[in-house]
Amino acid sequence: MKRTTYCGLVNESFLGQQVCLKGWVQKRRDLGNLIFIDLRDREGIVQLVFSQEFEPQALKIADQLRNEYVIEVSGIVVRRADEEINAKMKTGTIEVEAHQVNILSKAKTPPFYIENGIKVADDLRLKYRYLDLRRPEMQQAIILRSKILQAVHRYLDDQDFINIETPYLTKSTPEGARDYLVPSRVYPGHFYALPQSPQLFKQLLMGAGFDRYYQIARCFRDEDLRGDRQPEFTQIDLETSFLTAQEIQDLTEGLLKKVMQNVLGIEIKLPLPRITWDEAMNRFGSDKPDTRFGMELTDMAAAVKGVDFKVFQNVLQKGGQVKAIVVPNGADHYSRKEIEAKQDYLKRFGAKGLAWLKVTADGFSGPIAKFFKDQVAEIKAAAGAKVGDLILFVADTRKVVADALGYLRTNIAHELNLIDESKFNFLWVVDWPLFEYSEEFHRYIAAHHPFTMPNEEDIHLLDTDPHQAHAQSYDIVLNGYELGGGSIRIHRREIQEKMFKALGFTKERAESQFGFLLNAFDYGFPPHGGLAIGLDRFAMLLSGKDNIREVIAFPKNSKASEPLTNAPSTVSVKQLDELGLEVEDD
RNA sequence: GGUCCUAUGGUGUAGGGGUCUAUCACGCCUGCCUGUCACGCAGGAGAUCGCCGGUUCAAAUCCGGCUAGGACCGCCA
Repeated sequence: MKRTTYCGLVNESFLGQQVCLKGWVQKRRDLGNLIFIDLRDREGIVQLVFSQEFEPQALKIADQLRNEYVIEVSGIVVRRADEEINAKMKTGTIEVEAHQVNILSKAKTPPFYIENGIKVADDLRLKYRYLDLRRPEMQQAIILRSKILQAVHRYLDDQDFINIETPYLTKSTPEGARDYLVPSRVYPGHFYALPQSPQLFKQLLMGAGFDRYYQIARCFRDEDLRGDRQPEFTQIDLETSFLTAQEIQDLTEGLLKKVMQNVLGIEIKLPLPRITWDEAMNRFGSDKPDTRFGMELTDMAAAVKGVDFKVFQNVLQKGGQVKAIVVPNGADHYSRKEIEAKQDYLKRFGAKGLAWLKVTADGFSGPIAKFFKDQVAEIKAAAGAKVGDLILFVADTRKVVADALGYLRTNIAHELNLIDESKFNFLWVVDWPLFEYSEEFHRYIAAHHPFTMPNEEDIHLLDTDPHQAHAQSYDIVLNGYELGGGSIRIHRREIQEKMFKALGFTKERAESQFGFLLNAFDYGFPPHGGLAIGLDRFAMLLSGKDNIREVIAFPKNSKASEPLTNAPSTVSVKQLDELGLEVEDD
């Protein structure tokens, strides 16, 4: 029997026709000499009817069917009587009178029900991922991801980008994340590294004259996992020659617009909003602000100047900041105990305390309200607070204030449901610092990566005040997630060498690690730049999920293992021998 | 590397020293049922309470360790 159509696509245009369907038994409702089967495939569910009246033989087989059996069935599409219509089903006005049915595959009872919204431990879902992926919401998420890719391929092809693959077995580089290493059999003791990104290759492709490159590239980083981080993930990676940062951003906006149109049918307004990194940190306490709600950070230094509250005064004297966020109508939502719990949480960002005031009709309430009696109007005005609001203050260094209040801002917005989930707020964050200080290494490290071009007017700072320099880099942010980022790259040897020097590389080390890039710069290298978008995060956000596992067919669990195949696993001594490796016992 | 949380039939859970011979729902099995779609009705099976040790007359319950998982900090150019 050849399949006529998908279950979910049977509609009134098939009325009276014979169809052949193949799929999985979603549900059997056995009424004796009348049996209903919901049959499921990737497009949806349709109801089959088996009856003594029209085919006793088929009814007998239907009696044996159980959930998740794979069957093929042929029958006639008929309209349901009015009172039998199921308005909840896409195919609810019709059903298929089954005349012939074959069991293609029997099934054990699955460990969880194949339906949306199941409440099951993630590990069990991953162990039986092939069952989990049968669930309609998973199918939709994976299909949505595919649609994004389709739109990306079409758009970039239209824009004359060339799709080029770069190696997965490549060279370990010192900066950045921990590498996944692959031992070489041919050169014992030598290792390939899986790419953290195709960065250097795509730059070399610009040197090769391809002008516009893109790739759907798998990237590997051996760091701990988070809801939005997997050890292997996919980037929509692109690079162009001769374009300005603005032009690259324009191209990217066109790409995002196309994806939003094709995948969700949503029109986004271009150009996208754009703020500097400084502004993002000052207003939102984050380099990837969620702009779907307010509660911005306000500087309270001036307003609390005369307040006899030592904590604030000490911080201000030391050159620190006193900033606040206002929780609208927050006074009733948070008890003293709850606020103190948040204060405890903030310790992990280095915050020593969380000062708070509830705005009442006659001033402030709360344990420190007494210090602020004389500045009620001033503080209310500065914070933009009204009666019933809760004002939360953090006084500390700039970084601690931003981290702590930035966290509180999003945490509270989620708790109080202040976020319009239907919004897709794209935002460029531009003009990043070129370097950030690493406590671990006691030196400056690249904020983006070591190949990022400084602002022209900051190039001289590389020799004198590197931490003052800003970069020609840009991140695209969506709803508080770093969706992607890119930069104009360095394409001249002397600037790249200055950069390596500022990063604390010796000339020899720069030469041995990145000599091939520096050499390439000597042979006529075009100015270039590009960007990479995290496909997994993009798909996660467009499908309304809160973990990228939900849009990856076979992800790792939060301990970086994969319960389905049990990777990683030990290997035989023979395999290790061939690689010249030995595993130490603990 | 660190902090916190969780572990009870197939699944999700209740139970926080004796009443547990372990609750409920879904699922599963058998029978009945011709208009169900959360089908219904009647009956049934299914759990060494994650593992090891300790406290106690007595441990699913308290304590310690381990294992597995989850969230977060660090880490993620």
